[in-house]
Formats: sequence, C-alpha cells, structure tokens
Amino acid sequence: MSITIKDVARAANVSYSTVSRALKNSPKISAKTTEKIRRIAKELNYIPNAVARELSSQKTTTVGFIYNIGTHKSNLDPIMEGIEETVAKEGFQLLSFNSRENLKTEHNYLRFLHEKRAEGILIFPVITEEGSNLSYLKSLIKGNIPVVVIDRYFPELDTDYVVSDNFGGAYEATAHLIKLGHRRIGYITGQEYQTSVYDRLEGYKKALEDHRIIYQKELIKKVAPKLPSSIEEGWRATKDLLKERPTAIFTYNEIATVGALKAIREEGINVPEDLAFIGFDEVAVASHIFMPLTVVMQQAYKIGEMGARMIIERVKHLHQKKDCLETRHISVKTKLLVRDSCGAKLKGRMKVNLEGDIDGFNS
Amino acid sequence: MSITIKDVARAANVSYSTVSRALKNSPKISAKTTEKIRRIAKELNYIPNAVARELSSQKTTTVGFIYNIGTHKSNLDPIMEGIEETVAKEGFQLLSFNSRENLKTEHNYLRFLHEKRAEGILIFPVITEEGSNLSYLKSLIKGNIPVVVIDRYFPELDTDYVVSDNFGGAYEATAHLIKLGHRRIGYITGQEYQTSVYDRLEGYKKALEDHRIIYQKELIKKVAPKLPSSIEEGWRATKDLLKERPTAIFTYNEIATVGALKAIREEGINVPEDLAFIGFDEVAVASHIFMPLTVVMQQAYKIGEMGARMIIERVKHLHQKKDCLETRHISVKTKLLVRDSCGAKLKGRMKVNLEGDIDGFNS
DNA sequence: TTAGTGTATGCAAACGTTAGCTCACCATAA
DNA sequence: TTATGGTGAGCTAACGTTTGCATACACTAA
Repeated sequence: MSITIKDVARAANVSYSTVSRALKNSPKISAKTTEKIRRIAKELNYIPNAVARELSSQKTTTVGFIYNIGTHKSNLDPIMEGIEETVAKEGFQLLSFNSRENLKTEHNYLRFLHEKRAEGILIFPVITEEGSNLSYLKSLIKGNIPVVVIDRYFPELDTDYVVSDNFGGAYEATAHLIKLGHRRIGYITGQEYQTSVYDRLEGYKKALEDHRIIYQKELIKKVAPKLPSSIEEGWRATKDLLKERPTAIFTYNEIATVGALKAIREEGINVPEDLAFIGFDEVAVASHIFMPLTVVMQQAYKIGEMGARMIIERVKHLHQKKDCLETRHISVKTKLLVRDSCGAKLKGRMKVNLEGDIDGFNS
Repeated sequence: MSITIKDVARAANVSYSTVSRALKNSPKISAKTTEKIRRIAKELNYIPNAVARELSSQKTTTVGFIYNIGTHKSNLDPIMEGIEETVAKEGFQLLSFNSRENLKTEHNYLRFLHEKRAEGILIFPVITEEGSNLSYLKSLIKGNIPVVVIDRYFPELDTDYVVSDNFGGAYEATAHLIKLGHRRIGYITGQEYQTSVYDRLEGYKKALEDHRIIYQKELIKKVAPKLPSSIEEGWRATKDLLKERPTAIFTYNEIATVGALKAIREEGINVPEDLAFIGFDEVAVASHIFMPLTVVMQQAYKIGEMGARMIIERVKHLHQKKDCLETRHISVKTKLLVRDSCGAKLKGRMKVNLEGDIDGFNS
C-alpha cells in the first residue's frame, strides 16, 4: 500500500527501529543519522501509520467529545474552540461527534470511541424524559476511561463536570430587573429535567425571595420541548405571559428569546420603555437588527477549556498510575451584559413610572 | 488492559479466530457456537479493539471531513447531517474537524487524517488570499486517497466537487426583482477569490444583461473579509449602497444580510414598500423578528448527502481495484423562497410606482 | 593488555485483530 | 468399503509500529 517505516529503513540503510527512533527525535540516535533519516523519510513522502503506532504503543492520546445540538446553539462553537485548543496544546487529539439530542446516536458514538480506545471522554450529554446514557458512562468509568460532563450534569453520577453558574446568572439578571424597579417579572422557562433549566429557574425564584417579592406562578410560562426548533413555543409562551402584564421579561435561552421578541414586536410593545427584556445567552442577530439586548453571557470558551483540562489531567494521571483524583465540579461564572433592552440606561426616566407601580402593588 | 478476543476465546473454550468470526456473524461458524460466543462476549463486556482491527484488516472504513466555519454558518449543520447520515448508512465512519478558516489548522487535520489512514476526504476548503492546501490535496489524490470538495471548488484541481448552483440562485433572485419591476438593484458582494462569491456575482450580472439592464458599478458594494464577523462590513456597505437610491437590495450571504437589515432599519426604510430585499441564505432569527425574508435557499442537506455518496463511491471503487472513475461536478439547485421582503405579495400596489421608474430610466 | 563505560544501533517480541490455509469429522454416494 | 464433499473449527502469519534488551564499537582508566 503506502510507504512504511521499513521502506525508509531500507533506503537509509539502517534498521527500522532506528528510523522509528530518529523520527521521534530520540537522543539515542546520533544527530547525523537522525538528520539523514528525516531527509530520506521526507523524500519518500513517508506518512507514519497512526493505527500501528497506537496498537503498538498501547496509547492513542485521543479524547472524544460528544456534543449535542438540538436546543442550544451559539455557545457550542466557542466551547469547541476552547476544547480543541486546549487538547491540542496538551498534545492530544480530539474526535468530536454531534449526537443531535438523540440517545441512540449518542450511544453509538460512545461505543465508537470506546472501540477506538479513546483515553477519555468529554460529553455534553443527551438528557430527555426518556432517559440518558448514564449507565454507559458508568461502565466507561469503571473501565478506567475518565468522563467529564460539560454544560449539564447528572446529579446521580459522581464525576467531574463543568457548567455555567446558571443559578447565579439567572439570579443576577432577575436582581438587576428588581433593582430597576420591576416587580412583575415574567420568566420563560423550559423542561426542568435539564439541570441548567432547573438551576436558572431556581436562581430567578431566589432573587425574588431575597428581595421579598412573592413568586407568582402565572408569571412563569414554560415552552414545550418541540424539535427541531421551539421558537413558536417561545412565541406562544410570551403571548400568554403578556396577558399577565409583566413589566419585564426574562427568557431562559436563545430560542425562547427569539420567540419572545417576535411576540413582543407583534404586540407593538416598546422595549425597554413599556417592557424591560433580558435573555439568557446572546442572540447576535437580534442584538443587531432588533436592539442591543441585555443578556446573561456564558463564558463558553472557558467552559470548553476547563473541561478539556480536566479530562486530560485525568488521562495523564492514569498514565502515571497514581492514586485516584478527587471529583471536581466547576461552575463558571456568567456575566450580565447590560445593554439597551433592560432599560437600565433609561433608568432616570423610568423610575417614576415603575415606582408608581411598586407603590400600587406593594405598599 | 481491557478484555481481548483471547479472553473471550478462553472463556468460550474455542480458538480466538472462531471468536473473531462469530462476532462478525461469519457463516463458517455454527449458529450454536456463534450464539454461545456472543453471550460470553457480552457477559465479559468485551469491546473490540478498532485499532487492531484496522491494522490487521488494512482498512479503516473511515472518511474524514474538514469543514470551515468562519464566514458561513447556518448551512453547515444540515450539510454535516447529510454527510453523517449517508456515511453511516454506507457503513463508514466519519471524523470531522473544523479548520476555522485557518490554513495551518486545515493542514494539520489533513495530515492527521492521512496518518489515521482515512480512506477518503471530504473538504470544505480554506481558500484565502494567501492560498490554500491545494498541493496537499493533490498529494493525497496521488496517494490514492480520494478527495471530494464541498461548497467551493478549485478551478485548477480536477477532482469531484459538489456545490450549490450559486450562479443560478443569484440569477433567479435578481430576475425575480427585475420581474417585480426593479431596475436599480443593489448587490452586496464579498471577496471574489471565493468561487461561490464570484459565481453569485456573475449570476446577478447575467440576469441584468438578459433583461437589458445596464450593469452599474456603483450598485455593487463589497464587504471586506474581516473576521470573526463582518456584520459591520455588511452594514457599512449597505449604508454606502443606500446613497445610490436602489429600489431593491440583494445580499450575497447571511452575514451581509444581517448587516444590511441593520442599516435599513437604522435609516427607517420600509421593506418592502420602499425597498425590496432578497438575501442569499435564510437567516431564521431575522425572518422571525424582522420580517419573513425572501431568500435563496440552498439544499444544504442534499449537498452533504451527495458529497458523502461521491466519496464513498470512490472509496468502494478503489477497494474493488476497478479502473478509474470519471471526475464529477455536481451543482445542486437552489430554491427561491418568496416571502414578504421582496414585495412580490404587494406587487399590485407597487407596480405603478416602479413602472414609472422604469419609464424614466429606460425608454 | 584488560576491564569498564558509554554511545549508537540492531534484534525481536509484543500490541489485538483478520483471514488464508489446513484439518478433523461426519454424511452421502458409488 | 472407499472416495467425495461439505461443514465447523483451529493454526498461524500477517498488519506497521514501539520498545526492552542485546550487541558492537570506540574510548578511557587501571
């Protein structure tokens, strides 16, 4: 087939173990020989066979990443970038696959990576009402293949994970609206079996509680998990919500944000004068053509970077056969990006109106 | 390390070649033995070692896909889906990597796939002013690794490719605007060393020519290739263009569309009453919160599907050592999706006004 | 001279499969 | 009975590397 190390050895008139060593710059081989071998290898256009290398050396320096596009979108790319760059920096290789929010597909990729002898697995897992591949993950871990969960987590699984501080992000956004004087803050949420969705809702509730605002069920509207896109759901939920006359709306993700903005625009409501708006996650297109949105930003690159670091640390640890590492749970802070849609920049003007509202409702 | 075929053989009290055959359902092994071996393999939780399998069998059934996010976005996902599903259907495995519009990164991934002995490569290539990895692609082909280029092509390289009918799509959109009565049709374009960009511009020009409209240079504005996003560029180009008083604008891609809509909105221009708008590629968020856009849709899934089919056909052909296949160039038709922004639905109302224009300019 | 010590290289056994070949066994037909 | 053929299973040589160990050689020191 193609040129092997033996062909190079023959051409250089050395044994093939010498070629192998020269090509990886072993100090055992003299500079002269090394240089000659490298030159000949290049002349022959020798491409090492990674398959043979992996089999022989019993290591693949490969980590797998299974992600999941379905609900969530724009964050993924910087997460991947963070992972790719970190993994490369550590001299590892990354194999990534999109499970498309499908349990069976995810299972197939896990199996694939297992057969390929990936040394560690990063996963942004599928978690649906029907379940998850938790048991497969457990079997990987039992078989000494470390797993780091990204962006979601399994409360039942004692493994490393890195997520955004969803609770804190939602808390901060809600508190921000409260500080601007809002008391009737609507929240568009999703399916609570997703840990991130659950945690955001809790953050919202806690912010209300800490500011002595009574949580009102009718100000929470839930979107159904309709795939591929539930923009229509976000739109419907917002239409419903608007009947409750909130003075502010907070949406739990990008899709909901788009649906909400559509509804708001249809109703002819002015943002932020008549309604303050904050979304979880930036929607760049909307910020450009609708108005600069106040959003909770996730540090997606950092999430990827931390996840990659964790998995590689574990893999290296395993190579050295040291004692087991502690499990680590990392929560990456979010940032509230205050722009136009929340009305903070109009605060002076709005205060009166809102405080009037407050008096009417609260005192 | 982990459980091997020999462990299974021992447990089943057969030779390990028998295990190997039983596990791939060879007809040489009796049903009873096969069943027993499968049961034992499952009990031991045996996971075949793909690395060893590939080395021994001298085939990887793997194809690589190197894509490229940088300019272009929403199309990629359906392209990947088309590739993934087709590749899986054919019993192959897909390894995909994002070159991020970076020549060096692309080169690294090409090398990686080469070392991993991928049997074929699909590539949505980086082509910049500084060049491309054309020579690497050539060396792959010379080494009997087929290459199929996706979404772009190299005029200098005689290889399979599959692209959208960019010329036709731009032609159809332009002709549509002309049929609606427009004569001053502005066009936002990009860097012409991209074949798709060049072809779209040519489609626009040809439509004008065929309808006897004189091509006016000042109605073409070009965005600079500023990364990561050139929304600002699209915005600036559109601002410039609007000074020329076009009655319609056509944008060459998503990013330009967003920039254009931002500019249009800022200027307080009503679409479609005062300005008809068509974009190349759908921008879902804009269609929801701005207005349903008339767009040239690419059949992205199909592009992926065709590309995957072509590469796998070549790989299989090579397995059978038949004579060489002809190179094939596939151009996948686009579809003009007529919605609100082009004004077709208002045609009755606009006709008079526009035809007045036409008389003024043309007769 | 001889032993000792590096240094540079070669030898050969792994790594976990696949697959071509051989072989044992049994049933059938002559 | 013997030849014939088919079936089911085992033996073993690959596949292209890596790597521990052996070895050859040239020094230096005793």
